[in-house]
Amino acid sequence: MGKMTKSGERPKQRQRKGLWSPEEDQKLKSFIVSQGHACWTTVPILAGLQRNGKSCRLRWINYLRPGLKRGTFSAEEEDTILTLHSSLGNKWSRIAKYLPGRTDNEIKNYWHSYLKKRWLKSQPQLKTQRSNLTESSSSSLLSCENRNLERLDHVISFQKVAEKPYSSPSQESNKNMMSDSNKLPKLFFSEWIGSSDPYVDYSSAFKDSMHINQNQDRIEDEELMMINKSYSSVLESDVMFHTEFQQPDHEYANYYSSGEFFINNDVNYI
DNA sequence: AAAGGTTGCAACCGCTGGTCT
DNA sequence: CAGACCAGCGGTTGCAACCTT
Repeated sequence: MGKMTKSGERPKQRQRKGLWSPEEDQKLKSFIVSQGHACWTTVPILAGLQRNGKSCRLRWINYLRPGLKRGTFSAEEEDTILTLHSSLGNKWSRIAKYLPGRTDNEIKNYWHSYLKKRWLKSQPQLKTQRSNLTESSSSSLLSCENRNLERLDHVISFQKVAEKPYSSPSQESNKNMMSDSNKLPKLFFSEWIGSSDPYVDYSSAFKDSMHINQNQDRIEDEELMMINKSYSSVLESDVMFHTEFQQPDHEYANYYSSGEFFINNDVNYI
């Protein structure tokens, strides 16, 4: 039989790679809008594209999908990413769930190209490691070192995650958190409010969330607790990047907890 | 003006986990 | 239960645009 490779491509047909042309975009978009995408491997065949299913899926999710925000990240989005990254590490798809209209790829790129540098500046202990690394090198090696720093950065962010009690949190901390609920950002509903799927039916998503499997439920709760914990530390630490976004911490907290955070991320789902 | 370096972003690659047969 | 297939994820690469010397 015409065996497919693991990545779902059919080896016989020569497949295009690289940047997408406007014609390809149009083909893919109109196909998915009219037919949907039950199976990504068949999409390029049925849509008349010489791409593999994976490529089509990525193009749709990261670029063609309706409801996507383009352009620069707001200060609020930046802080959200920083907060979530400190809790979740490089879980870009999870972080993306809390930023409606942004894709995991976009967030990941933004982190690597911009936010990470700001984050590094705010970490004194990292600074010393950075200078130790760079002192002994010529400028031609800087970009190579930056790659190393990226790795160091990843290790540290994963260490941070590992250091957090990811296993079942104590009832004590749970109680404390609940008693202090006025400080909490409204992240608890964001999983379904902020779903990146433009076709998601929120009412049914909410209903589904009631029947969510117990284990998954527990993990989500723990994740949210971690996020909330680290969110509090952001407010306390005062080292985060409020130089451009000069708002007092309590206003900032109100902004998060009022729900405006999500409203302001005006997403136009169809 | 040109060459070399840097940055930002789109896309690819390979791995993992879930589902189906 | 095992293997095949598939979607999704995170890491990495390639390249065009921009910047610096």
